[in-house]
Amino acid sequence: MTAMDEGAAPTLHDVAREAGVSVATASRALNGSSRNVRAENADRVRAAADRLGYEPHLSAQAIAKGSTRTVALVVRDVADPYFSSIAAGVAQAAEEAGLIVTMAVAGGSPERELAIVRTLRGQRPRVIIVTGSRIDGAGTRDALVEELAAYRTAGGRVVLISQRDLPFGTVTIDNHGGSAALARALLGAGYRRFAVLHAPAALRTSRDRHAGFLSGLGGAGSALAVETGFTRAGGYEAARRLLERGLSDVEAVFAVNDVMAIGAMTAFREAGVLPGRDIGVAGFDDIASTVDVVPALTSVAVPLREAGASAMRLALSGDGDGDTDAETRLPVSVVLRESTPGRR
Amino acid sequence: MTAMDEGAAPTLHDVAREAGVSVATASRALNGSSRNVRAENADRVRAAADRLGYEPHLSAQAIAKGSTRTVALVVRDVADPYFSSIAAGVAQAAEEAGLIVTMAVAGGSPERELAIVRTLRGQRPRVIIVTGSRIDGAGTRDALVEELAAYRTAGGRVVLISQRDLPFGTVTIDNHGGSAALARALLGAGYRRFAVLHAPAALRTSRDRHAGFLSGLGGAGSALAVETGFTRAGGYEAARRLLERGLSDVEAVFAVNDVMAIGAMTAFREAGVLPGRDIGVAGFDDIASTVDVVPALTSVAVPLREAGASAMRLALSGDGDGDTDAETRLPVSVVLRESTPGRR
DNA sequence: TTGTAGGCGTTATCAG
DNA sequence: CTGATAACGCCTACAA
Repeated sequence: MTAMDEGAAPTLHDVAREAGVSVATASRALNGSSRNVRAENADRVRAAADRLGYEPHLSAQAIAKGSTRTVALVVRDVADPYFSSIAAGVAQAAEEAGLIVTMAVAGGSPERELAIVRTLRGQRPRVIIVTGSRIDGAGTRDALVEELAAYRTAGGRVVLISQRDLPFGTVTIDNHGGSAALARALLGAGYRRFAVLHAPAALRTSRDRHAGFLSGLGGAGSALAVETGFTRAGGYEAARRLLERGLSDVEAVFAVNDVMAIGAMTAFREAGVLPGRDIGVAGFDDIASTVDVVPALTSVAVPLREAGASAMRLALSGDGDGDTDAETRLPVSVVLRESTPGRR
Repeated sequence: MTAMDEGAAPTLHDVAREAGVSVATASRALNGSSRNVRAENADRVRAAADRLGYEPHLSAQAIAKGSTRTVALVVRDVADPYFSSIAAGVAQAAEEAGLIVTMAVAGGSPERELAIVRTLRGQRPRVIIVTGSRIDGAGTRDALVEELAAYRTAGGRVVLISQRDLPFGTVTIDNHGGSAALARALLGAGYRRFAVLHAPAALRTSRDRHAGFLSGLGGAGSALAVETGFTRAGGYEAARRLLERGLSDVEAVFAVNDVMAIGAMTAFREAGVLPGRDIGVAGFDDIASTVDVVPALTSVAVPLREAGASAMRLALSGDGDGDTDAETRLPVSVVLRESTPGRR
């Protein structure tokens, strides 16, 4: 009758006793630099551990070693393909580095995001990755920076994914440049009069993409701005408003992200306005469904998975003082598809 | 010059010293049953904690209290909308219960899944939720059961999401019934000759859905089986094979999940075979994109988010001995859309 | 109400 | 190579 039957997980003590060695030896045999323990004893210990179904208590290890093997990830919404792709990249890179990822969902509220980062600090993760656009004007910015800075001076690594506006390592997506390139490509395809479906300007990502598009247009085209939510529902709703208003003066719609664009396409279609034929539609992010939607959606490709992996790399590559505010810029590229066949 | 500047996170000792009280008092003021500490001291401590940017070391707490506030989630692929929806549900429910969720990606390999569960045990989470279909014939089944059982006797809670074939609490999806209902609905719409795009039979979910569909058909229809992968790429590829073979004798295609169905639709469309008009297409899961794809995809709705939330509820509702092999059955419902307009 | 001391499961140091 | 033993950061009787 071992300790297991008592309803408690077996500890290193149990294993040591079972193997007839000291805890120290057991510890060394299972985790420590395995070379310094007699082969026979090592086998004994491993066998005992096996028999008991022993798994080292990670929290205990963390506290003894003074460090964890955890990376904390903060996303706005896991169900959104944008974030889940990034999460997949983080998970894979973490796995390769032998790290465990803990995930928290902020749900678009800066306050919750702040609270999350705060409690995350309690985990003493090696790395904290925060993905999702900063929101201007939220009173939480300074508090967030402070929290993250404290974490970093305590030896943690911080990496942000989106745009570079906090003094930490960042994986940036060229929102401005990508949108500008898209605008030029659409001009090249013959479009001149646009509507831009964007989220409130406080959302940096939306603002940058919007601004980039306008700058890409230069003086060569016009752009009607329609503000809405940063989600599929937002895109749908904005398109409906556009329809009510009348589309006579718009040839193409640029939604600042793909899910919005896809929502808009559905709204247009329902109203009998065929995307691609009656109106051009373009998005941003190049999520997987762009090619399964009809017509296939023109977009700006962002290597989302890679963004997650890059963030991990950036975090792990620090030179030790945790003060690397390095930046990894992700390449973006315009992908023209049937949703913007070009005019004439 | 406090300890923070040394590059280490402040500890309760630091806070206590700063506040001029003992660690015990500081502990009580910050975490313990706050009532038994003089208000003035409590304020002092909180102020000190604040000043120092103190966050309790969760690992230390875990080891001292003998339990964590963590729930571990195992998924096959976060980027897959099926899993990310479930993950979103889990995250939300966990958040409401004040729990932290750690996520591991198994990538469809039973070996990796087993390894993950093993190391997850080391975290001593309160709950382990494993989602994703069981794979028959993998030699890992017994080992997985053993691992999970050991975890449970040590006080952990186990919940599976998918089908009930391991002796643990389970949130089940009525794959068989849902597919049968779908088959009947399609028969009702006038379809008789089907092709079923399914994954290898070792994958329980696929097999159940396939079998359910056949049973729903009864003798009233025929079904050509096409085996492929359980992913969008699999659906695409299977559809291409179907096209090469000739579609003259199939009126509708049932893919055992939506991403496969969507891949198939794209393949058909590329070949000039219009889904909905030239061939019916149906899927299973009712992921978000079913309504954004053209034609909208007929599917079997599964409350995915709810599945995640239910799993948390089931885990937390145990009566204490962790031996509740309860089952929560999720309702499924057929949703007919334009991809199966009906014949004639 | 407060402080002292012991313990949680591991690792690391330091003698044997 | 091995075994005591002291940390690690926190909680919690127990005593004051």
